[in-house]
Order: sequence, then structure tokens, then C-alpha cells
Amino acid sequence: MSRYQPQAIEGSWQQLWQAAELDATPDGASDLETDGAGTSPESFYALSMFPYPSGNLHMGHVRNYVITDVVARVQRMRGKQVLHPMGWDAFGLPAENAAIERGVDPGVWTDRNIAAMRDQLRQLGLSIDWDRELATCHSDYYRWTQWLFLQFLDAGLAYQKEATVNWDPVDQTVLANEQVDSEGRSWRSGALVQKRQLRQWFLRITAYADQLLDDLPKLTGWPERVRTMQANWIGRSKGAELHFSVVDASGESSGERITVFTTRPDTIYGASYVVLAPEHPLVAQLTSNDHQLQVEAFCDIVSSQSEQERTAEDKPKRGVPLGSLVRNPASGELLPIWIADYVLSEYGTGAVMGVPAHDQRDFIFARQYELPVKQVIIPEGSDEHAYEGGAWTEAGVLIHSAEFNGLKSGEAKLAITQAAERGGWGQGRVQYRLRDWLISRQRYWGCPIPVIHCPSCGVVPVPTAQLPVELPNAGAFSGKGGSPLAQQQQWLNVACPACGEPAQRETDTMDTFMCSSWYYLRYSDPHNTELPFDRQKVDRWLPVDQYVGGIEHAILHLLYSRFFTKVLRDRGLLSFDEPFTRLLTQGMVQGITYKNPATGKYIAPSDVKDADDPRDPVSGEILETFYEKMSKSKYNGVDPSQVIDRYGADTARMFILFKAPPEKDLEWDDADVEGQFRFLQRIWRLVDAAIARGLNLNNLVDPKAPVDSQAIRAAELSPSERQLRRAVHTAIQEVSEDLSGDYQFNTAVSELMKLSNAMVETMADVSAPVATEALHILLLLLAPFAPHLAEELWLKLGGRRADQPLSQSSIHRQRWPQLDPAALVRDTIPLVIQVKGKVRGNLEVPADADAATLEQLALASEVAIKWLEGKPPSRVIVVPGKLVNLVP
RNA sequence: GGGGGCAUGGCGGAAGUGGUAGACGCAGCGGACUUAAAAUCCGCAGACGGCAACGUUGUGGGGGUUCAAGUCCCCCUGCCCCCA
Repeated sequence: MSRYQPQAIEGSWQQLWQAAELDATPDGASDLETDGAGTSPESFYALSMFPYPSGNLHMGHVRNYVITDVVARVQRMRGKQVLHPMGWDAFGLPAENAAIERGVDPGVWTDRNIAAMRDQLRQLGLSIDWDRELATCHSDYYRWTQWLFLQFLDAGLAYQKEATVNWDPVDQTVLANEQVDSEGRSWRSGALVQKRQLRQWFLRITAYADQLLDDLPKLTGWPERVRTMQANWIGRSKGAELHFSVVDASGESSGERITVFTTRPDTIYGASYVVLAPEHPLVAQLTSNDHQLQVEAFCDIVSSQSEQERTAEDKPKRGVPLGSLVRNPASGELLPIWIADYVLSEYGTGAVMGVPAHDQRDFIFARQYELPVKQVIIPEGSDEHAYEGGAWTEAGVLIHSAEFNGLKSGEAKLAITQAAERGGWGQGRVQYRLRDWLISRQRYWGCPIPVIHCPSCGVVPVPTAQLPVELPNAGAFSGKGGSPLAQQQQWLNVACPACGEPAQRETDTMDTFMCSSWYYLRYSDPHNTELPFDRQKVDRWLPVDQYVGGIEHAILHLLYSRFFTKVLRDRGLLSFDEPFTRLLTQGMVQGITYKNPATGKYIAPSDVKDADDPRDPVSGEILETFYEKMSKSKYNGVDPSQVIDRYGADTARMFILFKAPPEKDLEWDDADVEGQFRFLQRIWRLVDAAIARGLNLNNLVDPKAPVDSQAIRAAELSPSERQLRRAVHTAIQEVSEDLSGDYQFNTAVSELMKLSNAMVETMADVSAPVATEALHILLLLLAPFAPHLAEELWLKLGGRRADQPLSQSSIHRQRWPQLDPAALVRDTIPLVIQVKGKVRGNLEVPADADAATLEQLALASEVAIKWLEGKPPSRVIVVPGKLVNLVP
């Protein structure tokens, strides 16, 4: 008897598969030919979000790539041509920080990490086409990132502007809005961002706001919550811009006007003041002499606050009057102009009308500064609303609103907007929360923005023939003060491509999300030196059929990629408008975590002596035990390499797939890993015993008839044989179902376990053909999950034909087994007998019995006699094939 | 505050359109094999009562619809996520 030793088989299979080019993407012209049956095989693109090459593979990566690998393998077995690539999101700050701290060249550092992680990935037995590997920091890739940037520039979708931007004081760079969390912290460094006025590059994603929003319902293969998050982020609201003329105390117009944006034009008669953002360009002009000091002091205070602090509904609102007035264009009233912290210059027009009765923040502000509260909306069907507790912000019916009285909010919005358009004091407008994407970064290790600044010609794009604009050699980094590229004189100073006069290169690099917004396109044509990708190739493979990654990119990467796709479609570079057909957001991998509640310190599991009674190794205090995302600082990480060394990749894969449904968080548990290892061992022994008995798949392997049922069906089968065949074909049915539509790998694995349990039970009692069929199908169903073990046992059982190369006879080149419905048919079924809805017993009945027969059988049963006590039931419900319910 | 999601044994998790709750696994208990242990194999296992055959109860809590509710409806509680 041999033993299952994954260490002895996994590495060699990985090498053999590689030599046989088993994972190569079928992409040659001949591959597009028909398969002989006259049909061209469908293609399938399975993709994991590519990793940042930190140098260490962690369990989250493993989960991500194993899920995608199973999908890819199953699709291949279903006859699809599969693209399953891998690459590296390789620009970014860790490399630059390594350079600053240790003087290592960022490129060298990155390539070393990539090599290390690639080795770790290979150990997992992933069916990745490594020939298509890419790294965004290599110039043969970022050349095309630059080329695409110039496409945006040419389309008028890339521009520079002076703006209030988020400055990360730790990473010394600016950030896009999406990269700052709700507490005003950087997504990367966690530092509180500061506001700065800087001239920066932006992409005009707002020009695509409507499309990005309107196409969301088409993404039926995406989780609902991701779509909702994107919709909220885009934040389209319909409203109006209304102009308020600036007037002096006697009501004489000065010629200036303030334009406010509001989603509630129906409340204009309730406006009792107008508020500007402190950064609004008219503030200085509209500040009267006697208010000047006060206003300047206030602006200083506000500039140090975060957006969160300024706008939160529960925070106090602060402001000061400017000392000037406007006229309400609807009512003619004169209203004071204020500035306040809760109005942001970047949103809408940077000015709002204050309607305290119907906006909660205006209400708080008005209470604070004793401004009038004028109610103009009342709840439908009621009298005046007593709004002691706050504003009435719902829709209602208009009062105190001149000719609009009695209209409902919805009608009034329209009527007042129309009146404004007729009277020239406003117009309807759609407003978005989404703002243009700030892509400038003042860092070295990123893709250079390919433009040149010329004193006479202005911004001149680098001619595409001169791409890539390569990063200069790193030199020494301080990590402080401005763009590192600005210090590279040799690189910086160039002749203007337009006029030839001395000019300077742009010194900002691009946000790394630029690089990751199109990598999935490049995989379709990774070696193209003429274009980022060939249109035919990209249209052949894209959109991605199944994308797998973390929920943390619900907005960031997934929104940017959708934007890129739409722009490139409009530039005629591709023919589809959504990049990812189906999206699976996998849950986190969590490790067991011990924390001393008294000190708040985390304790490494290796320092905890008794897991049932976890105590602080020093003080003996009782520890808290819980599961949390694996991280160094919590000492709860599990190293994938160690797991593979000990149990093999197949066990790691099986465990990860079995332990939790893919979208849910997964609690790493060593005992459960052991359990998976035991399961694979049981399969090994099962096959070993079969070989000892002389069973062999040799004569069964025929791609045209992968199911061996013909011979079996004709024969007379014993009860055990029928039982085993039912188990085998039930497994085909269930596993197939778990792997289509919504992926349920956890239940698929449990179906494999059931099948192996059934086989252990009955194998000894069944004929060779039935036993062989069972073994054959078990291995085929197992192959996507535990590819090494399945291949090894396939070989041992004679599944491979000696006269065929591995590229044809590998188990991974076999077809998914077909269900034989005849195997599922049963003669008798257990009928459930219920009395008044409660289960009282079972009765074995003919499977094809009709309702009347079932009723009779049920009534005659012992259970019925006992529970009905001789009285006839008042009602009988029969569900054929399932149950009979007797109601006394 | 608004929107969305979740709640099932000691634990992770299963339960097409309402139809035997707890599949599968982990941990646990009992037994076989062994000088012993490991490994392996067989068996038990929601809770309560009973020697049992069985009965009662049970999917966060409370109501409802139904012959029948984990599943549908209403209210409540707790946790998570997103947006403010």
C-alpha cells in the first residue's frame, strides 16, 4: 500500500504541466478553427485582481487565485477556450520607501519580489498562462499606459487645473477623492489628509457619470451591494441652479450675483439667507469693511478642518456674515450673505440657499445664529408641522409660496424651475457627487505623465513615437519635498517637441490606479509592440467572464476600469462597454487572534499554551479570542508556504474552498485543514484499494463518450450497485450545479465527500464496471479542486493512454462528466407522513404512485392509525413524491 | 439619520419555487485494532424528559398568514457594510 505524500507529487506535476504547456491560452489562428463537430468553442476569461508584489504571498491572495483557478479549470473541462493570466500591479510606494530607507533601486526591489511571489504562486498548482505575465512598472507595459493617457488628453478628458486637493503628509503626495476615507484619512497611509491648493492633472470621469450610473443595472453578474456603492458614489441628484442678485441695503443691484445649487427648488420661499463656502471666489469682494477681520479669521480656522468635520450633520455648524445682501429671486426678499464651514467649494456651485425649515444642517445653523425659520412645506394631509425637533425634510405641500401654494413638492420643483428659466434667474441642473479623478502623484515610482511644458507652446504631448518616457535611474531619495523627478536635471530638461526650444518634462507620475485600469485588456495581447492591444484580440476575449477580488475595490479600481473601458470604446479601440461581466467579491481570510483586554496587547498563538483556556504568557490574565483579518501586528497570520510544505497545495486549496462560501469571511483553522488532508488521504486509499483489486480506467477513456454507462445500463444491477450509481450521478448533478451561476465551492466539496463516503461503503460489493465508473467520475469531479492528486491517481489508475502525450491525456484535458438521468431513478421513495403538519413517520412507497394511492397508503399506515385514533381526517394534503399531511 | 445585508447545534456551515431543519466537516463521546500510542475503521451526538419504542421543544425575540414557516408578511433587538 502506498501513501499519499503531496510533497512527492505536486512539484513534479507542476513541472510536467509546464513542459506540456497545459495552461497555454488557445489563441493561435488554428485554435479558432472548429473542433470538428462544426462548432467553434466558446472562450472564457477568468481573472483575479492582480497583486501588488510585496514579496510575500498571503492567504487572501491564495483564496483569490484558487477560486479563479477552479473556475478556469471547470470551464476548460466544459470545452471552453480559457484565458487565465496573472500579472503585477507593480508601481507604488513600498518600493520607493525601500529605496529611501535602504537605498535599493525600486525596480530591482520590485523584480525580486515578483520572482519570489511567482515561485509561491506556482506551488499552488494554478493553471495560469505565465507567457502572458505583465508588470505595470516595466516600460513595455507603461509605454502603453502613457499612450492611453495621450488618448485621454487628445479626447479632452485629461486636463490640468488648480484645485483644492487632498494632501497626504505621510506619503508626501496628493490623493484622489476615492482614496480618502470617510474620516478624512488616506486609504494607504492612514494619515489625516490636508487641503492644499495645487495645480494637478485630472481625468474627466464626470463626463461619463451618467453612463457609469445608467449602465449599473446591466451588471446583473455583480453583487447588488457593489452596484449600490457605485451608484451612491456617483451620487446623481436633480435640482436647479438659482441666481441671487447681490444688492445694497436699499435693494439696488450691484450687478454681481450668487448662483446656488439646490435639490429643493420647491423650498425657495423658505430661504432666509445665502451661504458661500469660505473658499468661494466672491467672498473677498462681498465682505464689507466692518466684517473683514472676522471673515479672515474664520477662513483660517476652516482651512484646517477636514471635510468630515465640516459637513457631519451632528457637528455644530459655524459661520460669519459677510455684511452684504442678496435678493431672493422668487419672493423679492432681501437676505443676508454668510459663509459657513458646512458649505464646500467643490460641491455644486460652492453656494447654497439656507432654508432652515426644510434642511437639517440649515436648521442647526439658523438656530445657532438666530436666523429666521420660514416654513413653506407642510406634510400632505396635515396642518402646520411643528418642527421643534428639527427640519421637515420630506416632500409635502407648499404654503407661503405665492402662486405655487398648494402644489406638491414634486410638481413645485418643476414649476419653480420653469419659472426660473422664464424669468432668467435659474435653470434645471443635474449634480453629481462624483468629481474628476485626480491622477497626479508627486512620487518617483510611478508611470511618468508623458507631456512636456514649453514656455511658448504650453503643454505639449510627447509624440507617441518617443514613448515610453522612461523613468530616470533612481539616484538618491530623500522622500521629502516635491516630485523626485524634478531633481533629475538631465531627465527634466528637453527640447520642446513642437518648437524645439528648451522645455521641461512633467514631473508628476500617475496614480497607480491608472496602470490597473486597463491591465485586463493587455492580457488579451500582451506582447504587442505596436499598440496596447489588437482590437480583434481584445474583442475576442473581453469582457472578462468572471472577475474575482476583494470588496475593497468596490468603488476605486472597479469604477476607474469601467470609465477606461467606456472611453476606449468611444476612441474606437474596443467594442464593448463594460469590462467585467461577472464579479465575485471574496471574503477576507481571518486568523485566530488573542488579545489581552487589560493591556490591549495582541498575543501570538504560539505563546498561548492552552487554546481552551487562553492566558497571557506573562501575567496569566485571561485573553479574548476572536477571528480577525490576518495581519503582522496581530500575530494572527498563517504563511501559505508553511501550509503547502506540511499538507500540500491540494489540501490548502480544498480547505479554503470548503471552509466558507466564497463571499464570506473565512476563519483559518488548523484542525479543519487536517480534516481536508484526511479527506484527500481517504481518496488516495480508495484508489489504492481499487488498483489492488485490479481495476483500471484503461479501456474507458474515450473523449466522445466520457460516461461509461452504456455497458452498465444493460446489465442487471444489484441494490448496492444502483445505490452507488445514484450517489455518483447525484454528485455530478450537485457539483455541476454548484459550479454554475453562483459559485458554491463549499457545497461542491461536501458533495465530493459524500461521494467518497458512498464509495468507501459500497465499492467492495459492486462489479468492476460500476466501481470503475465511480472512480472515473470521482477523479474528474475532483480535478479542478485538487489538480495534483487527481492527475496522480488518474495516472495510477490507467486513465492516461501511453500512446498520447500529457497535453492530450492529462486529466485536465478531459471533459466534465455527463449525468445519466437513469442512474437517479428510484423504485421506491420514503413518503413523509405528517399529522396536522407535524412529521410522524415515514413510509416506503413506489416512486411513481399517484396522489390517490399515496393517500390510501398513508391512511393505512401505522402512524396514521396511531395519531388519528380511528377518526377520519377532515382534510388530506398530498404532495406527490414528498409527503402526505393528515389534518384531523 | 438614510440605504443595504446578516442572525440556524459547542464551532464553520447545509437546506430549488413554503414540504422530514442541522447535509458536509471540525471539535466531542463510546467502541474495534494495538503491549501502548498515533494512524485507521465502526458507532453516538440540537436541547429537555425517558432504560427504551417515544414524547415535548427548537433556526435572535414577539405577533401574523398557511394543512405546513429557517423560508412569506408586520413589529422589535443585536451585529456588519456603505452613504451622510
